[in-house]
Amino acid sequence: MLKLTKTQTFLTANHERFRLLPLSQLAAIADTQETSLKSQTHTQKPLESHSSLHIDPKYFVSVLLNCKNIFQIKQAHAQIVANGLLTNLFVSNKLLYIYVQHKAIDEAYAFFGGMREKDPVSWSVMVGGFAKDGDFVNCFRTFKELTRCSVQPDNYTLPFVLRVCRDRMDLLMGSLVHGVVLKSGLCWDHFVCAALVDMYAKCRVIDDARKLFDDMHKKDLVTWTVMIDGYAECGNANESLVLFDWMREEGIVPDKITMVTVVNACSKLGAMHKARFVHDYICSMKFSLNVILGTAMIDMYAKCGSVDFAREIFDGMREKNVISWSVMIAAYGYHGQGKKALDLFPMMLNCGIMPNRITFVSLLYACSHAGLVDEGFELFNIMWDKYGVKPDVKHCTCMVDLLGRAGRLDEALKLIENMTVEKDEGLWSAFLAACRIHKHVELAEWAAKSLLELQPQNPGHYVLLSNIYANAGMWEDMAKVRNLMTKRNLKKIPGWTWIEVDSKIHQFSVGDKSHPLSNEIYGLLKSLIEKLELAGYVPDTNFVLHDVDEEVKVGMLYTHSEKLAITFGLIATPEGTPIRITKNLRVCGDCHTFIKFVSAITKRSIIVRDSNRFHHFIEGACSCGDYW
DNA sequence: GTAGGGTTAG
Repeated sequence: MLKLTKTQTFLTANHERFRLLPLSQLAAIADTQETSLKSQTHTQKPLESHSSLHIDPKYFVSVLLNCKNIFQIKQAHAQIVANGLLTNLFVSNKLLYIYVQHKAIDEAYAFFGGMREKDPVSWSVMVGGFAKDGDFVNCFRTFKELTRCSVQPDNYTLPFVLRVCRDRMDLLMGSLVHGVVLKSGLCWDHFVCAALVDMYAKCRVIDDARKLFDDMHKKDLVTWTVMIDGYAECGNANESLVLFDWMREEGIVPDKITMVTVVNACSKLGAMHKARFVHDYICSMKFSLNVILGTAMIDMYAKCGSVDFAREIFDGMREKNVISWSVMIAAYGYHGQGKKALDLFPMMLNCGIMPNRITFVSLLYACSHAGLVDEGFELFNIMWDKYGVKPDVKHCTCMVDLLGRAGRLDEALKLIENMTVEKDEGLWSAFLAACRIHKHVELAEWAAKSLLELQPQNPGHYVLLSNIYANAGMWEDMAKVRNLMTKRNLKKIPGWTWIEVDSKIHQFSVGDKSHPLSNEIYGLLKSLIEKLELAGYVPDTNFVLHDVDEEVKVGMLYTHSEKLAITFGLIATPEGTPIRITKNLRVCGDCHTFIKFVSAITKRSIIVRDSNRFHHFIEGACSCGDYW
């Protein structure tokens, strides 16, 4: 609270001494347009005398709204005190809000603490201030204090608190706040409801989010948007697009933000027809491409398999920032076009854009997938000295991957041993994958041990280690790993593959017979495999990890989801067009070999996307190399 | 005094 002293200075709540400026000067600083009130200050006696002159509170509010920095806010604050307007809740709430808007949270909190009277607005401005500042501790504390003071949380306060729960993925706290929402009777408020849906969706409790969403009588655009985004985040991008269609059928017109989430869903799905449709829709709605929507679209086309379309969008963007450049670099990277990724780097610097840590991850990743060892090393060596980006565990992972793929396991090992940053599961996985490629069982065991310590519940790690033992013919060790998995009640994550034909997504899992064309698919697959075997394809049963007989195993191997999807692609898509499939997990070695043979025999080019990397198969060769 | 959006790493 400000206090007037004899020397006409003010002691602020933060114990700073602040000299009072004449009100006329304050008006000039704040550049207020409220001239009627400004003229009042000129015509009347100077206000420095702090007479009991009546000033309209609206005048101070307009001054506050025009403040451009903390200095001006404090001047206005001092004048408010001097003119005895602190008791006016409208004025003091506005002052609090202006402090928060200028991110002066400490000043805001100090002022808030001194407020003699607080109404729900004061509380929500403060709670919102902490929420926007990312200060969850004070946000929750203030919220608790509010409930203790018997103040009813309102439709402003609750979304702020829910936002913090969402950002922290704090489902427990989110559920507690949901309880408060139910008590408050605000569960049908748009803002509260959208925040609840968003919180549950981002906490990955998508069914609860959907239930709330379905129960809403009238859903506004924001609620549709958070639900669409929620599905994409939870790995069900198909449902995002279903919702988008439904939303438009309901007559809701999307805006740019909604389109960003829809574009994002297309990226996750890797569905080119959908991508084209969404792009056409964006054009038809005459949405100009801002940097966020443009960047999302680069990513969408790249992840739908067309790095060239991505580049077209990129080239057409008027404004590009470091994210746009990084996305384009990453796109070339996972399409195996390392040189093009590297070419973008000097262009980016020429445009005055400074690279960040993700730019370097993308560059190093591009190097490792194109075998550009020297170029990768050079970037890794200069990133800190020249660009001030300190190599972290992700950059080291790229380097381990780069060296590992190139067969330089000893150097990768040295890098791991000399690392000062904490090692994570990604790093060990990269090293383990390299050990598998180069059949180094001993080092693989060492990496796997660290990996299993870090993530004992991830079945993927057990599968990888088991495959390494299998490849080395170490059946007893393989059995041990499999037993360990059983003991720990871990099951292999189900793999599924999807293919888009005529704007429809067809999804397959191993041995899947649910597709209407199942008979045709299995018939063609059988004859295809016979042909492939004549051409030299030998199924590798090491890639099936099931406790079943060898014969059954071969059967399962023949019906891998990738094989079913590709066979369906051969039936359902015209000759001469590429077959694009997407898999949720990595394509296993056996399928990789299978696809090579299919592309050789059928002369169809096949583009496979798995975990965001692309394998382009043309006439029996894979552009991303034979190992992955 | 309120809500929703873009990148990377096996």
